[in-house]
Amino acid sequence: MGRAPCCAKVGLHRGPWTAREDSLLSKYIQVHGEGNWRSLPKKAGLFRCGKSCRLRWMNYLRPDIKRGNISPDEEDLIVRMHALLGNRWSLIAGRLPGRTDNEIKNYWNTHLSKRLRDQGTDPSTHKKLSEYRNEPPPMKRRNSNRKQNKSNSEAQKQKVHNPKPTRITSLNSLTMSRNNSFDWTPNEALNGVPWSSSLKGDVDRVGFLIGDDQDPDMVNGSDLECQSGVPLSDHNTTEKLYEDYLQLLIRTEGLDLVQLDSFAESLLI
DNA sequence: AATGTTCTCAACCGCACAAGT
DNA sequence: AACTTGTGCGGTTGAGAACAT
Repeated sequence: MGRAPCCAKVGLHRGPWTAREDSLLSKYIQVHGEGNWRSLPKKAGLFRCGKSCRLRWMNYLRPDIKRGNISPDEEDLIVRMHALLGNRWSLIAGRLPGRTDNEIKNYWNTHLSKRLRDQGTDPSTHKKLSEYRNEPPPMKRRNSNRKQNKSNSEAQKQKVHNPKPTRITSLNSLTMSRNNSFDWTPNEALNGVPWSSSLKGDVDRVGFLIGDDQDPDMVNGSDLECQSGVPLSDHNTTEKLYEDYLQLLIRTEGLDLVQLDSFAESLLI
C-alpha cells in the first residue's frame, strides 16, 4: 500500500477526547455532514487525524447511538449472529440499530465469549468443548475474515468466481450512515432487494441472491425505522433475519462456503 | 486505608479495498 | 498498469474503574 500511517504527523493530539473536541467535531458534522475525514480535522479546527475523528463520531458522538446495557435479546442475537458470521462485527452491528461494531466487539470479548466458555462452548466455533475430547480445539482465529479471504483466494482463484460486493463510498452524498439508514431490512437482504432501486445494479455483483420476489411495502415499512435511526421495536424482525439465515444454512449444507460468504457480505449492501 | 489484581472499553494500529489519477 | 487517496474493518492496547485482599 505504501502509505504513511494516518496519525504519524507529529503535533496531533491523541488519547481521550475532550468535551471541546467533541463539540467541535459534532458541530462541524452537523453543518457539513460526514465524510472527507482526512481534511475534516483541519477544517473543524481539531488537532486530530481524520481517522480518529471518524472513529469518535461513529462510536460515540453520532446522535443515533443507543446508550445503556445490551438487552438479553440483543445478547442472544449477537451470539447467534456470531455463530453464523464469525467476527464480522460491523455486519452484526448493522443488525443491531444504535449499536456500534466496537461496542459489540468489546461486549463479546469481555462478556459473551467468557459466558460461552463457562457454559462449555467454544466461543470461536460455538461447538461444545466436550466435542473436542478426541481432537484439540482449533487454533484461535487471529486473522480477520478479510485476511482469510486473501489466503483462501489463492487456492480458490481458479475454482470459484466470488464477486465482491461494492462498497458505497459516498455515504454522505446519500445522507446515510452505516448503522442506520444505509441498510436493508432483513427481508430485503434475504430477497436480494436493496433499499433503493438505484442500487439494483450492484445486487448482481453480490453474487448470491435468494428469491425474486420484491416486496414494495418494505421500503415504507421497517426500513424506515432503520433510516430514522429508531431501534427496531419489533424483535421479530431481527429474529426473522436470523431464522431465515439459519434455514439457508441448513438447506444449503453442501453449498460452497464461498457462496455463503457472499451472502453474508451482501447484507452490507 | 493501602496495595494488588482484574475488568472494561475508548482509542489506536495495521491492513485491505475501491476509486481516482 | 502503477500508484495514491480516502475510508472501513478487525485486532490489540492501555488507562482508569472496580473489586479483592
